[in-house]
Amino acid sequence: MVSKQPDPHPEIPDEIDGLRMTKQRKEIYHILMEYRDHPTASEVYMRAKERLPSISQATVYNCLQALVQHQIIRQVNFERESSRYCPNLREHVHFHDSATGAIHDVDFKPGFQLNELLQLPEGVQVEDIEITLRGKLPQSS
Amino acid sequence: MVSKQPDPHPEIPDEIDGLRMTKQRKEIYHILMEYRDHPTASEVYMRAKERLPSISQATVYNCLQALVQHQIIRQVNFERESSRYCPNLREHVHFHDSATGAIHDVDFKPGFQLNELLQLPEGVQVEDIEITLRGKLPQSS
DNA sequence: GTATGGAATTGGAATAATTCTTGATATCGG
DNA sequence: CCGATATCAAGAATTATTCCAATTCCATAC
Ligand SMILES: [Mn+2]
Ligand SMILES: [Mn+2]
Ligand SMILES: [Zn+2]
Ligand SMILES: [Zn+2]
Repeated sequence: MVSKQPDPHPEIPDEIDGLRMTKQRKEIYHILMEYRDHPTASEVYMRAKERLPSISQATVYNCLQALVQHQIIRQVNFERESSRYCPNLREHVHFHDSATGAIHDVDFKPGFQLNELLQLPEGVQVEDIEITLRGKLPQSS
Repeated sequence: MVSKQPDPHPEIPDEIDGLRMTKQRKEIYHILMEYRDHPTASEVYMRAKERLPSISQATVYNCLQALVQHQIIRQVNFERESSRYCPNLREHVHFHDSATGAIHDVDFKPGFQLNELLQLPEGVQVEDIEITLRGKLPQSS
């Protein structure tokens, strides 16, 4: 007779946007929210194993994909590297610090318009924008 | 006693930016310049085999990489798809037509400034920008 | 023209991220 | 509790790309 363990992440609802938030999905979502450092799937896997030692890589990929498809997190790609995952749902840009490898979120200024920047042909419907920057931060950021 | 074949691509110099332009590199560069449709490595391979039947996939990858490293062409990545290759060296943006899958180059407006658009911290040095759009063109483009 | 050393090419094996398959578990509604 | 359905786990499979070793090419020197 084993009593049910308390939910380790009570702040995460049991369902988001129609997606049942299982123990594994909650843990993975929590991991992304904790540091927001854009980890790869295998970094998520290593962190998840600490609380859920029996979790598998396949489950990490499954969960990340489910969260992405339900627009609870975003998948971020840079060049040909492993995908990274980001829980920031605001429209934003990714800045890769070429010195440290860290990835930082950068917001748009309010009221930005893409056609102020680009010579877009008349009538195009832009459904998605992805902007990535690479560069250096001023020292000791 | 075989007389040397005429160069099929005399418009391409025998050396660009310190890179010796071999038969294979010329052919691949020519393929990219011909339609500028951002082919993948295996699309380039299929086209290259018509003129150079003995070329290998490894050579196509080698040549593309050499051309990219010498900044003669650019490598373009979209999500997790195969890399595509682009001979347009102007600073530009890639628009993916979600109806046809075609990729179009879009130029910046003259005098654009990224910090008019983004809340970048003071003193960052942006070394590289990559912008990808996905959307629909007005019908019959 | 021929020799030679380095660069380039080739074909196949290796790699690595991700996806697929299949069977076991867990959860939900009744 | 029972059956239906969703999820998870483990390992195999896939696919784009890179690596490796052997051959071929080519520019220059003789
Ligand atoms: Mn928590
Ligand atoms: Mn030509
Ligand atoms: Zn982000
Ligand atoms: Zn382009």
